[in-house]
Amino acid sequence: MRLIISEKEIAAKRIAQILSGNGVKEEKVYGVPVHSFTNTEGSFKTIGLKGHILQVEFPDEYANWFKIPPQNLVDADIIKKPIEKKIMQALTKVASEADAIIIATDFDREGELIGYDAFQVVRDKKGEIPVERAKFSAITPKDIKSAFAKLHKIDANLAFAGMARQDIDLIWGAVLTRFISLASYQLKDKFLSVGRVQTPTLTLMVDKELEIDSFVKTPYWQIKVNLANENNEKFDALHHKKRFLDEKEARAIFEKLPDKGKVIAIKEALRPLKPPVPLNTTALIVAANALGFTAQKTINTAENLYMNGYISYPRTDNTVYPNTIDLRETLTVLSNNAVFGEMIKTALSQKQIKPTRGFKKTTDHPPIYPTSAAMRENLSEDEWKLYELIVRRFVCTLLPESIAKNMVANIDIGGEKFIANGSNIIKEGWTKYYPYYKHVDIFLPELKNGESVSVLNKEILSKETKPPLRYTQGKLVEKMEELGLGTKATRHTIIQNLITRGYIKGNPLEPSKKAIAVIKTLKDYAEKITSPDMTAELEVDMDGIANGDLDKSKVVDISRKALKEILDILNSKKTEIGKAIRDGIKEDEIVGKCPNPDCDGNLLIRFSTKTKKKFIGCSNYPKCNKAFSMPQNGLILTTENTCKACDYPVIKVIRKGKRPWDLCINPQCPSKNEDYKNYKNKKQTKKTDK
DNA sequence: GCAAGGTC
Repeated sequence: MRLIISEKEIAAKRIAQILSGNGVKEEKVYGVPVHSFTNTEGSFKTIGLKGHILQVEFPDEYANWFKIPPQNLVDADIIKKPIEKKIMQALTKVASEADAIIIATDFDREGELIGYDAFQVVRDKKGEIPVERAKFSAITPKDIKSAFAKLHKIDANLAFAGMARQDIDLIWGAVLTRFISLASYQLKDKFLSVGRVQTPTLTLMVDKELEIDSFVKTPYWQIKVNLANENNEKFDALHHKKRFLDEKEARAIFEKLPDKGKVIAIKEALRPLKPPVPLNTTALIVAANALGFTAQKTINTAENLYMNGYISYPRTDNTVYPNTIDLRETLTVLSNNAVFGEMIKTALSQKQIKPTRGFKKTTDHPPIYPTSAAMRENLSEDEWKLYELIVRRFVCTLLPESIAKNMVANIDIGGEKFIANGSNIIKEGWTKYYPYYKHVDIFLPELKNGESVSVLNKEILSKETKPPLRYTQGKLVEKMEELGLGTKATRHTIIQNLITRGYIKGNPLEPSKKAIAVIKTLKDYAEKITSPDMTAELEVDMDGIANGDLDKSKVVDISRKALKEILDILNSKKTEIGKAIRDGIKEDEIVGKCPNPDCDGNLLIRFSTKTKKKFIGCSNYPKCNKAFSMPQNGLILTTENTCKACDYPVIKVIRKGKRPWDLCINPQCPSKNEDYKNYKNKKQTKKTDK
C-alpha cells in the first residue's frame, strides 16, 4: 500500500475519489479520516493533515521571562513540537503498513515543508521508506491524474528554506517581544509583540499617522462656472488653472468674467475599460472590503463557501486561470441559478471565450472562482454577498471590455481658458454586470467649435489640500502583498493580531499612541525589524537555500549575529525605551468624556496607590470626583464607542483565550449587564475553587 | 505569555 499525504482532509478525500477506479472506502483512525482505494497501479490510502503538524519552540527551561534574559534565547536550541497529536498518531499508524509515501501537499514552499515534516515523522517511527512528491495546482481530475502519473523527488532544500524562516521568525520574535515587554513592564495579557511581518506592517500605519499629524493644509481657490450652449444644455467648467494659491488673483479674474464665452477646442477620445483580472486572496479581500467586509470576515466567509463546494480554494496567489479549468463548463453550471442567467448567456454567446489574466502566475492553486450554483436561500446574507461578488467577478473576466467616451472642451471666457470634461460609456461590456464598479458619468453636451456659450452662474470654491488617507484593511492587505509581507493565508491574521494587541483600531485603521511609541523606539535602536527589507533579504536567502547555494544553519547563524548586535544596543538603552513606551501607553488611556453634566473633563485610567487598583477617574479631579471601577486583569483598550443603552464610554477587555469583550463602564447601566455579571460570577467561582 | 506559517 502506498500512503498519500495531503495538506488538508478535503484534498485527501478528493484525491482518493479522482484516483480510485472503483470507489473509495473511508475509515477513521484515531478519529482521523483515512481513504482507501485500489486501481491499476495498486492499493493506496490517503490522509489529510491540518497544515503544519509540528511547531518550532524553545525548550521548556526557557519559558520563564524573568529568569531567562532575552539574549539567552538567541543561541538557544529550537525543538519541534507536535501540535496535531491525533493526526500524528493516525499518520504513523497508517504509515506503519505502507511501503511507500507520496507527499501531495500544496505546491508551494510551506507545502514542501509540511510534507517534509510529515515524512520525517513517519521515518522517525518506522525507518527508511521510499518517498515521492506529487505536484499539482488544482484538484481537478486532469491535474491530479497527470501529477500522479509523473511523480517527483521531494525537494528537501526547499523545505530547509522554510525551516530557516521558522527559526529566524521564532528567534527574532521571541527575543524582541520579551525585551520590549520587559523593558516597559507590559507583561502577561499586556505584552508587546514584535515580529518580522507584524512590525513592518504596523510601521506602515504609524508612518502614515505621523505624515497626517505633520501635514500642513494649504488653502487654494478654484473658479467654477455653469454654462449653457446654444441649445440651452447646461454643463460645468473649471478655470484651467485648477488651483489658485492666491485668493486675490482668483478673485480678480472672477470679477471681470463676462457673461458670454466661446468653445475654442474640443477633444474626444475612446477609452477601453478592461474587464477585471481573476481573483486571488488579496484581490478578494480588497473587493469585499469595499462592501464593508473586514479581512477576517472575508476569509471566514470564503472558507465556508469553499467547504460547501461553492467556490474554489480561497487562499491563492494566482491570477491566471490554468487551462485545466473548463470555463464554458463552469459558466453552464452557474446558469443553474437564474439570477445570473442573462450575464452568463452573454458570456456563453461569445464565439471564443478569452479570459483576462493578472500579473501573478503561481503554482499553488487556481484563482478563486465559483465551482457550483448556490441559491440565495441556502446562504447567509454575508455568504451570498461574497458569493455573488465572486460569481460576477468570474464571469466578468470572460466578458468583453466596455468603452467610454471622454470629452474635453476648452472654452474661452473673456480671455480666460476654462475646461469642461465629460465622460460616458458608449459600449457596455462587462460593466453592465459588475455593480461594484461604477463609472462616473459626467454630462457634456455635443459642442461645436466656435459655438458660443452663456455663463449662467459663476462661483469661487474655497478649498484646502487634504492629508493622506489612513489605510483601510483592503488597502493595507494590498500594500503588504506589494511589499512581500506575510502570505495569502496570514495577512488577515496579522492585522487581527495587531488589533487585539491594542496597536491599531477603527476603520480606517489608526495606530494607538502605544504603537507609535513602540515603533519609534524600534526604529531608533532596532531598525531592521521595522522594515520590509528584512523579509526581502530573507526571501533572497531562502532562494539560496532552496537552490543549494546556501546552507540553512549558516543563514540562521548570520541572522542570530545581527540580532545580537541589535540586542546589545537595546540593552544599553533599556531604561529610556521603557519610559518612552510607558509614556505612550498613558496617552492611550482616555476612556471618554466625563458623564458629569457640570464637568468638561475626560475620564482617564488611573492607579490608586491606596487600594492598589486601577480605576477610571476624571481629569478634573479634585474638582470632579466621578470615578468608576474597572477590570484589573487583561489588556484594557479604550474605544471611541459609547454605550447604546446609557451613552457612557465603553472599554474593550482582551484576555488570553477569551473573546474581546466590550464593557460599558456605568455600573447602573440599564442593560447591565449579563456580561459583567458573568464576569463577576466567574471570578467568584474561581476564588471558591481555590 | 513570545513569531509566522499552515488549517477549521
